[in-house]
Amino acid sequence: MKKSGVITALAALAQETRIDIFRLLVQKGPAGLPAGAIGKRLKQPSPTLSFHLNQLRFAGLVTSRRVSRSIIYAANFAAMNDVIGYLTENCCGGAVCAPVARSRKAER
Amino acid sequence: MKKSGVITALAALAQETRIDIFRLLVQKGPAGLPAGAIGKRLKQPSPTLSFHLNQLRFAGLVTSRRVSRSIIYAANFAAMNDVIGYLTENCCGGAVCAPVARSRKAER
DNA sequence: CATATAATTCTATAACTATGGAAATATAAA
DNA sequence: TTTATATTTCCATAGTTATAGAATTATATG
Repeated sequence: MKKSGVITALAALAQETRIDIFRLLVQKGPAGLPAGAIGKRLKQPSPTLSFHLNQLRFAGLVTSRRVSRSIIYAANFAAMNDVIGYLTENCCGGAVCAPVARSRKAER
Repeated sequence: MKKSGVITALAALAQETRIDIFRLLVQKGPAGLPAGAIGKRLKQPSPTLSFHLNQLRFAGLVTSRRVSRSIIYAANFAAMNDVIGYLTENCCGGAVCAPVARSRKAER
């Protein structure tokens, strides 16, 4: 994965509403969720939501497909994996983020 | 690690000059590099560099210590590890970014 | 075709981020 | 204590991002 793509993906995730959207879609798996359901769940007005979904899509982190009147968004797991792979290889000393040992567990 | 801290770290890395600074510091390891050397290497005027170093420090991704007239910056590997841990746990289906299998290798 | 629903695009505005020159601060050495 | 070096802070400006109402587009149904 190219550096510019990683930067775009990090920028997409570096925003409260968007990381919430992405985590929700990760939970939902490949089935995804229609835009309206996402907005309802995260209490966002439709133009705001549409803006954020576009950012995520532009970054390649989500896919979208129309099903009747709804547009279903789903997380692109492969893209996220690439981002994590890049960070691990380039922004850490390798697989375990050398030279410091594996740290405490993730909180909420 | 809390979500807000992850967002701050992602925002810090989602910028060309800053990801370059961070990668350089990762290469240098715990010994780090003085601000001036970073600026020379990345061809950035000192106020611009100082601004970016501050962002990285605020995000907890780098540490700084004065040594004589220089200020030495170093990557905080533990912090980066936490960020990667959060992304793996919350923005992927788990350790291998389920439900899609491990993908192609990282490019440059 | 009229109407309802789902989502987007348009647009204005507010807020935030990046850039870099000039000035200030900290430390060291002559 | 004057001068040089390393870095930061101050400030103005330009550029980018987020928000949400109003209008528009796409699809389905009576």
